[in-house]
Formats: sequence, C-alpha cells, structure tokens
Amino acid sequence: MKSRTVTPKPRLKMADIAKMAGVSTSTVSRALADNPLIPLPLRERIVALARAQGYVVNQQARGLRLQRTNTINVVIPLGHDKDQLISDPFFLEMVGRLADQITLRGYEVLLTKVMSPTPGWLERIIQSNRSDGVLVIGQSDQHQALNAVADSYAPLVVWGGDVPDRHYCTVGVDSVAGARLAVEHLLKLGRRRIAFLGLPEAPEVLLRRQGYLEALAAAGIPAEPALTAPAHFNAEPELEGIHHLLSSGVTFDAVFAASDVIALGAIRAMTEAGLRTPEDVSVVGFDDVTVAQYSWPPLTTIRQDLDRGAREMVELLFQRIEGKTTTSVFMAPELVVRQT
Amino acid sequence: MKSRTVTPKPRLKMADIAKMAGVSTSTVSRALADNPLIPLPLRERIVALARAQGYVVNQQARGLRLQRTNTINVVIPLGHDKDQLISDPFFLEMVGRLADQITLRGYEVLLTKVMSPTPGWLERIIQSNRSDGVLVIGQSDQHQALNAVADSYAPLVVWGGDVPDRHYCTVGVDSVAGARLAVEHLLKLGRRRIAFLGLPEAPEVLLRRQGYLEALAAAGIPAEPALTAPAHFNAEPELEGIHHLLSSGVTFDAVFAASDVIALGAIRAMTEAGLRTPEDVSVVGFDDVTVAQYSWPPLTTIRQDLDRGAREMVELLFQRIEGKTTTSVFMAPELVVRQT
DNA sequence: GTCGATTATGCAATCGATTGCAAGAGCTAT
DNA sequence: ATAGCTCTTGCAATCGATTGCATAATCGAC
Repeated sequence: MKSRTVTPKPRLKMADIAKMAGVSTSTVSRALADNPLIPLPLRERIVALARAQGYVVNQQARGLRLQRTNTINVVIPLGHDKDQLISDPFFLEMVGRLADQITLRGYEVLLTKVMSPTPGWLERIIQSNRSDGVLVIGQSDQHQALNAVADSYAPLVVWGGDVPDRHYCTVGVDSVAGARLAVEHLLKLGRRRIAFLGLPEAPEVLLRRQGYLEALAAAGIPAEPALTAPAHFNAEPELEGIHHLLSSGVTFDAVFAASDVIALGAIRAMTEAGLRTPEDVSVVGFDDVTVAQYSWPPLTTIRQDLDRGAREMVELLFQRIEGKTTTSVFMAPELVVRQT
Repeated sequence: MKSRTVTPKPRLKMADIAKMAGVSTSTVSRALADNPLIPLPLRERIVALARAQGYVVNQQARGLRLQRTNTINVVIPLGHDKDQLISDPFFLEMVGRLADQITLRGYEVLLTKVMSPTPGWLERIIQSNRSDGVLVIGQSDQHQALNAVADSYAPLVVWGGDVPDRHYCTVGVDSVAGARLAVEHLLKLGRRRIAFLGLPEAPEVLLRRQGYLEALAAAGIPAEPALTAPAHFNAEPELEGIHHLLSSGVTFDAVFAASDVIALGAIRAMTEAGLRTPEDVSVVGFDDVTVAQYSWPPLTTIRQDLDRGAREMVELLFQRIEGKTTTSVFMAPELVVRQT
C-alpha cells in the first residue's frame, strides 16, 4: 500500500473567521448563533463564509464557557462480574437504543464502561464535567454507590429493578412479576423441580429469584436450595451454574434463568449432557434479546420492552436536566412463549 | 414513589482546593499531576485533600488548555440506508469491542451515529474538537467523504474493504476472497443457481458481489442479473430483496447474502414461502455475528474476526495519533460451515 | 441643526484548568 | 557578611469560545 504524507490543516478559530469578515469575534459568535442583534445580510454573509471555510465551533471551548457539553454519558457498571465485556447482547442492544434516542435529541453519546468499580467511581464520572446527564445501565452491585450521589445530582436515571431504599430514578420492568410469570408458566407445564440460575449479587437477579420463590410458595411447592446455582452474565462463566447443577446430581425438570444468555448457555450445556429441551427440561429466560427468537429451539422468555425502556430513560433524563422531578417507571413484563 | 428534593452540591474547582490548602492553583495543579517540583509531603497533603473533598479536574477546561480530549470518536455512518438503527447486531458487536479496547487504553468513547450524511459531516465531527481520533465503522456509501479528509487528518481509521483509490487507513477482511469462499462452498454442494442479496451502494457489498461474480466465472457459470436482488441491512427492508426474488419467479437453489442479518431474514422469508433450508436452498451469510451460531438452522457464514479487527483498528489509530504512518490491515476471511 | 431613540458593533470579563518565567526563601561556601 | 546556589511557590498568559455592557453610528423628528 502506498504511504501517504498527511499534511494537517491549521485549525480555524473564530478569530480567523472574524478577521476574514472584517468584524470581531463577538459578531461572528452572534451571527453563527443566528442572533437577531446582527442584521440579516451580515449574518448570512458570516454564516456563508464560515461554511465555505469549513469552520466549526470548538465544542470544548464552547462547553467550558456555557457549562454544558451537549453530551449524555451512558455508563455500564460491571461490578458483579469483572470479566464481563461490553459485548453482552443485552447491554449492547440497550446501548444502541439509548444512542438512537439521545442522537434524536441532538445530543452526543459518551459511552463509559466501569470495569471494577472503585469507591467514588460515579462521583468521578459526574464531577469530570464531561456530560450533562448520566444514564446507568443496570444496577450491578452498585446500589449504594447510586444512592450516594442521587441526593445531590439530579440528572441521573438508572435502568434496573425496584429495590428497597432506592433514592435514584429508575426505569425497568417489574422483575418479581416477570419471574412469577416465568415460573407459573413452568408450573402450568407440569414442571415441579424448577432450578434457578443467576448470580444474586445484582439486585435485578435477586428480585427475579424473589419472584421465583413467591411463585413456588403460591403453588405450595417448597423451595429447594440445591436448585439454585449461581451463574454469571457473560459468555463463559454463564455455564458455571448449569455445570454445577448437572454435576451435583440434583434432578430437575425445568430451568428459570435470570437472563437469556444464561438460558442459552444452559440449553447448550444440557444438550451436551444428553438432556433434551424442552422434552426433558423446560427453559425460560429473561430479557428477550434478539438472539432469543433466532435460537433453536426458539427461547421462551420474559420480554423487556427495551425500545420503550430506552425512550422512557431518555425522556426522564431530559426532564430531570430541566430541573423537573420525575417518577420512576416500571413496565409490565410479558411472557413470550416459544418452544422451550 | 416518594418525591425527593435534590440539593445539588456546589461544584468544586481547583481554586477551592487551593484556598483550603493555602496554596495557589499552580501548586494544586502540579501536585495533582504528581509533578516533582512540588515537595513530596505537600504533594501528598494536597492529593489527600482533593480526594477527601471529592474534587475531580474539570475535563472540559483541561482539554481546552491541553488541546486534547482523551476521547476517541466511534462513528457509524448510515448513508446507504437511512432507517437503519444503530441496533444492527454487527455494528453493535463492533462498537462493544472497540469500546473495550479504547477503555483499556484509558480513553473515553464518544459514540456518533450519522443518520443522513450531509456534505462535510466528517469534517464537522473532526473540527468540533471533541476527540483525539476517529474510528469509522463501515464505509457505507461515504468513500469520497472519507477520502476528502484523509489527506489532512491523520488520526482516522476505517473499518471496511479495500476499494480502489483509497486514501484512508483501513482494517477489514478481504471481502472478495470471502465471497469467493462462500460461493465456492455452494458450488461444491452442487448448487448452480446462486442468488446474491445485498444493496450494492456500500463498497463492502460491491466487493462481495465482485467475489461472487469471480467465483462463478471461475466455475464457468454465467452470471445471471436476475439472480441479484437488492437488500438493505436492517430489520425489515432486509426482506425486500428476498421477497422480490421469490415473487419474480426466478428459480434458485442457493443464496449468498452480503450479511448474516440479510441471510437470516431470507431464511425466514423462504420458510414462510415453503422453501426449506438447506434442503431446497442453501444459504451462506457474511459476518458471523453471535446470532448466526445460535440460529436454527445454524448459519453457514464467512467469519470476520471482530475481536482482532477491533484490536487492530485501535492499535493503528493510536499509532497515527502519535504521528506514525501505518499500513492498512486486511485479514483473511474464514468459511464457517454450519448447517445451511 | 440638535436631540433622543434606535441599531450596530466591539471591548473585556469569564469559564477552569496548565505552565513558562520570575521572584522570594533558604542554604552553603568563601 | 555576601555572592551564588538551589528549592518553592505564585503571577499571569493561554486555550477558544460567549455575552453584559458600553460606545459609536444612523436615523427621524422637530
């Protein structure tokens, strides 16, 4: 491949445009802001000149002066699982939809992954002044950290569950109800020994487990601790829980997984171990990620309406940026019966 | 839900810390930068004070002064398909991996989706001074726009194909070779009437079509224009091409799709039309997105090593930021035979 | 021709950091 | 005691915009 020499253009500043137009930077600034203080013909002349020169306002300087960044920070805390990549399909789908909504409102998206949250991580993100608001995807195990800033920092909205003693504004589905739907469905299929897969460090998972226990209790079935196995959220350790369960010798005829990724991993592991889905073991997941509908067999799961969720999060965030008070939103989960 | 009053903390600035420590901002700035000019005990005292007060340097001010942002801009141009959401799995997986790599190097990620590229869109992104470098995912139909800036703006790396007259640094797979692999595989299966699905506005697609034509030519099979149908990249219009093909009455016994998403859509549409995969029609996709391996039947496809691709892109970008010249990287594609 | 109202434009402060240069403090050596 | 060091520390300029206030220019009315 040919090697090319790159000759960087000198960056234009407002003063350059001002000089070319024979006016001051004040006038250029106002003209570009379409300020009626500047007579229309001059305004148009300056705008045309700036465009012709390819001049663009330096956002860093503008932001400093205006104390705004026109940027929303989308944050993914990965507390409970240090190795988890941003590559998890659920997070990615959420990021995509949030980015769409934020872009639609003319804001930029700053994407931050917090690998191993150290005390004060959220404060540092907020205080660094890089964004006008923060969206956190998932509570992970950082409930306390979120509470800590919620009382002094308004423009914050979190995707997650309705955990007790929560000071921050949240959007999410009712995890407990969703889990009940899932387990009731399995019970209706005649399943009685239902295993639960999920790492209970995250509040969402805890709530799903709570719904699982409630549904069992309502059906008069005693919960069996051996049927709960921890499982991580990501690609490989997701198999941990199901392997543990398989090797423990406990018998079970159904699995309720705290996420679709865990469910798909479990199906794969069980298939390798000679257990058929759904003939031997019924499976219900949680999230309804895109993969769920394309997988084989198509995964029965609890649907979270990500599209609406993203819309609500962004809407609430902008309301809070404007100083309004907002009410958390919890959407009704929906059972999607496919073939597992 | 209880309504909470949020009392915003006054934002601390360096001057506040300076006053509390009884020194000037110069000293605080140097102390926080661990500058040996400041005697160690004082340095430690100031750092401790700043931490105790939860002080964080204002990145906007710092960036303005230093002319750096510590941020990489990941850009997704959606030229050839205005409705395409950022939600496309291929883009999302790429974004996730790039974000991982960028975060690893201590940089922030600014995610920009360009809905309908207007002339100068890339210049505006660059000149706005929001990032130290730009990664573009996919050439879309913006080859000219990329070329236009490449000669004057060094820190730019593009994911895409090796199109002629390319001035910008690129990472990608050899699309032509990949397409040949796919078509040769179909030929080996005994298929002769192979359709191509993909919207040829994007250079990548054009290259894949070229490989398709080359493979057919090498096998002595005349290319039939009726077997090429346009298809978009996203959720619904992806079906356009296959529907067009099905309703045109042309017979075909195989499909080579320019992306996995198109392939999966095609399989679904054909199933609805009573065509079985792979019995009646063999299908090969391109990308090997995560869904491809979970789908049913598992999709035979051309694998792009996204993990390595993301690593290479970020590595090259940082080299270019340091002023080095770099060579484009094209990775060998790999045929992944599954069941279609 | 002068005054007041109106319009057009620019000066200079400001946002919150970083850093070259200089000055003051403290010390040593003669 | 003083010249000559080194070591500390701070002043003030700078990055590139925005905007309150002031001034200059223009105009119409009498």
